[in-house]
Amino acid sequence: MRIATWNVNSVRQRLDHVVSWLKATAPDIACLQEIKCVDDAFPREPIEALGYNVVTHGQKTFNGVALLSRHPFEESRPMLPGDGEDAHARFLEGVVAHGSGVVRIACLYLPNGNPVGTDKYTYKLNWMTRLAAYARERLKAEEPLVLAGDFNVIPAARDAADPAAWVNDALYLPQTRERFQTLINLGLTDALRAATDEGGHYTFWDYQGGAWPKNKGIRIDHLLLSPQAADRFAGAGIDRHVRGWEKASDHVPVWVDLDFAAG
DNA sequence: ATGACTACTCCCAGTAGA
Repeated sequence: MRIATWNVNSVRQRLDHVVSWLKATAPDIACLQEIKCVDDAFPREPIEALGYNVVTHGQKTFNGVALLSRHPFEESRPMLPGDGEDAHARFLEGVVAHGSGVVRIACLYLPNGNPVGTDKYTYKLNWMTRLAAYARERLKAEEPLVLAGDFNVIPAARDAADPAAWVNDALYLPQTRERFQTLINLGLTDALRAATDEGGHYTFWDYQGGAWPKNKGIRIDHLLLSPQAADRFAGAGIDRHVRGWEKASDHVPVWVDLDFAAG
């Protein structure tokens, strides 16, 4: 079973790319972020026509997340618990059956947090604390769980082409990385890091300053696996070439393969 | 000389992203 995540930076602007990518890579489950539209405006039909079930949690103009699955959703629920005042559409979880059980997927769009020193950074840190509480609770079920999305976190220096450029940025400050490490310490596995220890694997290249042709990228899109998902790990990768498509998103898809038939 | 950003919105200059 392939599970993928992709910040599409407007699903309506990127629909052709989404359809091409789904046809080419055929993920079983895809998590989309920054759909930038309300639920009624999501282009469901062309995606359903490829055999996907679709659930969305959108909002006007900004944010918005969606889950696509070849298998029906047994359940789905929007909103990260822990703050009734948080109106941003940044979280959507779904449960999907596979051959021998279920897998729970949380599609998330973690706040950027810039500029540092404003309430935006406080919101990011609080959101990460809430995410850890959510994960801690879900891990008690001892089931396959995948937290997938745009975390807006550069986990380590090897995850940036120019780490010095990010030292004062909300994506890389020590407090940000510490909270990401808290998730790992709960027992979650960074799927890309289960595949390779190398640096130079990026998922985002800014539109500005020729970041893509210069390969000045960062790795900020992640899939975190519970132990029961990590036990089924069969590979992970980044669909890097998608960044070179005309009018591309600034992010590219990241995926993990889980073999639920093994063992 | 410089690899000059993109998408959204009460439609267009301001905001957000990272």
